[in-house]
Amino acid sequence: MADTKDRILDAAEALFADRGLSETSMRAITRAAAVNLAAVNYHFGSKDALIQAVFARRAEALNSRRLEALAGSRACGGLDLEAVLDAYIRPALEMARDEKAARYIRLLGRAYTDPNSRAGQFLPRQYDAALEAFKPEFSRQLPQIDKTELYWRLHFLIGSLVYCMAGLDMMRLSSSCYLCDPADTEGMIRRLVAFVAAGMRAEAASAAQPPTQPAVTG
Amino acid sequence: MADTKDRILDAAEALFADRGLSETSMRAITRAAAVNLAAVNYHFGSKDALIQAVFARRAEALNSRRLEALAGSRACGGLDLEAVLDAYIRPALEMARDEKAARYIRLLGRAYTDPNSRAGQFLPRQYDAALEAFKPEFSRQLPQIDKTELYWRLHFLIGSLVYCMAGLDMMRLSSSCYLCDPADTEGMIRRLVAFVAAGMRAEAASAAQPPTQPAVTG
DNA sequence: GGTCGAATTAAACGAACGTTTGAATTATGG
DNA sequence: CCATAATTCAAACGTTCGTTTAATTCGACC
Repeated sequence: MADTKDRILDAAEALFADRGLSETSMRAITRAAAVNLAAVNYHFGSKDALIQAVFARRAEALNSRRLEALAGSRACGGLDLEAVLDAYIRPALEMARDEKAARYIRLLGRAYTDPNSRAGQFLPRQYDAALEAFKPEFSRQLPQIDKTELYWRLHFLIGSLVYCMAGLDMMRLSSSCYLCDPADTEGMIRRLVAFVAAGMRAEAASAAQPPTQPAVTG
Repeated sequence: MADTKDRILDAAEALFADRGLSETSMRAITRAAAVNLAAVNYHFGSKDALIQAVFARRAEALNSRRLEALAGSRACGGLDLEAVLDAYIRPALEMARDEKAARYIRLLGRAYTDPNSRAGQFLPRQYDAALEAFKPEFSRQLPQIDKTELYWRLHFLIGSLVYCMAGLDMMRLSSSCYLCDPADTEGMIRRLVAFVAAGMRAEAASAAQPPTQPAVTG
């Protein structure tokens, strides 16, 4: 059946996001998908190929939505920095509203800092594609920022976004943030956009040493 | 010998950072440390206990430096937002200058988004301790920001910082950021502080929907 | 309705894993 | 110098891993 592949992909996606790639066994996946153990190797070839298939399945969707959002905003009138950021950030965090896609977003967020990623070239490719498409627009919105500075700031943006995608684990574990509701997607998007917009508009800091740097002993 | 434990910790730290926790076997660790396979279980009890020991070894150092830096800046004169951020950010990123400690920083950055962390309570505890210590200072520097908003922004800060700690993997993989030099620690710190400072000072965004939100089809 | 390829199944494969064992070796203290 | 503890060692333990095999069942088409 065709839905065997999908059931495997769904189960794998969920387990990968919950436990990690290496910590999830073929047996756990096939058990969750209610298919035979050999089905993964039959339909995908190997565990690594399955991992790549899990990423490949949704690789296009996210960036397509971003580009559509950017084009849509451009068409609807003046494009400001907040709109560009929203087009980049919103699709990623809104996908997390759908229970299934949420697993993928979490998985993707974690994959960004995974060593020896078994996800294949989908991640770097998607990363490059999205960033390259948005770069000219960011440059246009921030003409006063030089390119090196801008690129650094794009990475800081990605860091914050990826952390939100990964599920804000530490925030959930921490008792210290009872006021924040990680399930409030709209609030998270709005706040992240405002935060990053201000960061990207910042005056470039001078190269001077920070005002105080006490000698650290020990 | 006492240095058997240290050799194991060093080897484990390096391999964990390079390959991941689950992807690193006891045999690989003991081979790299040039000790017997049974040494880990003898000295630490189990692989999980070793993982916790790797984190525990440096758990105190980072936060101590942060608190010293904060106290130092406070003593040296007026404390502004940039100084507080610098006290929080600099110790983490400067540790990466030392080749050995750099491995730990990378490992720590990745552990922040690891599901089912095998690192024990060191991470949440360190996370809480550092944040709780800095929160009052942030509140003082940003009296106009309400607490919910402030806490969210602290998480965005942590997202960016953690991404830098983890080694900016995607940036290295991406061809698109040839202008950024991830080895330029001082530049990274300066830029991150400036970026986050501006983000934290931002006017709180209204709860209104963003200006344009085209219907996404497909 | 019988044929052939696709899909599923139960069972087993060798390899690698974390851990344990008991003997050999090294360090320590009276 | 010897007794005693701490450490190292080679070898093996049982388990789980990803993968493969060969037989069986299913579905489509002439």
